[in-house]
Amino acid sequence: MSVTPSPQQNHLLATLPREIVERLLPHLELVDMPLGMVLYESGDTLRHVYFPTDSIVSLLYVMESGASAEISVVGNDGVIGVALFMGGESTTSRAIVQSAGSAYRVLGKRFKEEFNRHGEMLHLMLRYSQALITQMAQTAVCNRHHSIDQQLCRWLLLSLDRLSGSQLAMTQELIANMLGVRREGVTEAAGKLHRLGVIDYSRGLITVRDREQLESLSCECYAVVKSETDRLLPCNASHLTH
Amino acid sequence: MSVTPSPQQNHLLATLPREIVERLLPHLELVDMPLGMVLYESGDTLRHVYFPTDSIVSLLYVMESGASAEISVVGNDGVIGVALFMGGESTTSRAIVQSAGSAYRVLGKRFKEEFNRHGEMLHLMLRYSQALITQMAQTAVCNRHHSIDQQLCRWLLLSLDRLSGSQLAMTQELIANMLGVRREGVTEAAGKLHRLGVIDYSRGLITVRDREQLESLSCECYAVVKSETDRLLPCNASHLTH
DNA sequence: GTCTGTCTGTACGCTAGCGTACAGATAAAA
DNA sequence: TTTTATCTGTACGCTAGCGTACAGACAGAC
Repeated sequence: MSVTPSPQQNHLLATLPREIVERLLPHLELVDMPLGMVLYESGDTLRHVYFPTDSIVSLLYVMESGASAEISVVGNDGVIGVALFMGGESTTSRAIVQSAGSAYRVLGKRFKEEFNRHGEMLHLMLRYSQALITQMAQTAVCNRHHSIDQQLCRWLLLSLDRLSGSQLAMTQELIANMLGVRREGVTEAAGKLHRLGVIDYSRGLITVRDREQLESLSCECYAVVKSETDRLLPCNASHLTH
Repeated sequence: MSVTPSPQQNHLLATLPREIVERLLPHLELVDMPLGMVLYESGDTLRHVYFPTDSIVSLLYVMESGASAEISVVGNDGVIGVALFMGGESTTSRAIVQSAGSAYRVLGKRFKEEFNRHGEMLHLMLRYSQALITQMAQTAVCNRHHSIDQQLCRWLLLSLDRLSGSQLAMTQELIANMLGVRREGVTEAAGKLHRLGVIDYSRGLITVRDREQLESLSCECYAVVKSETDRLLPCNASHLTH
């Protein structure tokens, strides 16, 4: 619990050439990421780029009505703040901590210097961005065509891949916000998974008992995102699959 | 009809500094883009980057079941093939011509040389990519929360912005494929718009009569994408709004 | 003109998911 | 221990959109 996370726990940082990491290191600031923390709000100018070590962050769009929908998930496989190096400096979505933990952050300005200076840095970040794009695209598809049951499976798997162990500390209410569905819908779907022996849960703690079955119950979307991410960022593959 | 389109009709090409365009020019190849033409299939290694002048291309995900969903739309405001400079070389989606016309294309290899050599090129392409990301994100949101009626409005507006005039040559069947809904659903939604005097249509030709009302009937998604695109690529704004 | 294929309109039962309402269960606070 | 707040379960009517089926309308080919 009190062990200081290493920057290397983040797969992108772990992949960067030693030279770049070493110059970045003194500027990396370890930050605590409590559940619900908002890294940036829609329209905010981004100040930092975040590299989660053991936390998960959701990119969430919040509608005028207050309803929400998750656009994508970022954990130790990626970085929050691509808008900084993409040049937009802000996004239309909110970044909110979905699973507590830690992250390292760097001032955007500092980061962009490295980004512009080093081809390797640039290419790694761009490939990650493409993985992110794939995830967004698949979210759109999934929202259109798949049942809540399937989407829940996909979502659990995506979250699981970004944590160690097989436990998720999440209320059904929170999951519902992410999926953009009713809380009751999640209760029902989770109930089914429970009856099938796939998961256990109690008051905000979900334990995956049968990951294999979870994958088979999920729609193709999870596999698509997973295999494309592995292709684009092979450094992640080994960590994620076990 | 027989007037050769100019590369400058594409807003990205028009925005690039003279120096870069001039070096690119001899490698730009004008290609005809008939309706339904597939620029690349899911998983294909991209060979070219396409700059539409007066055509529209959809990025479409096709599911195992054969059902489909549009991820985003690209017209003279953008470029098809961001995966090339993002480094992935392929995508999980298909690029298909949704409205016939022309485009200029460049060999990916050639394009990447410019991309890597010139900061301005790089930054413009990255900002465009962010605009594309915004569109994808909003597609996900829209798919989750909005009615077919609203989505049709959004879709018509997005297409309209990428063409001159107020006519779209599209069958309801095609639109249904893009939105990922039944053809009958589109018929019904289009019927409502017709009764309201917003559009006319007959056998694959849609004429927008009251764009203002169309905007007011659309969900917020259109406005979000539009304003974010204008912010990221101000060069487009004047052309689109006029 | 006739034929044929494509496009559009309509109808009808079905289901997933919504909105709403409320009740039981569990953990934390008092 | 009791209270309180938070989570989870269940129920019920409602609607949007689906799957399916078929009929009319129009355009181009012959």
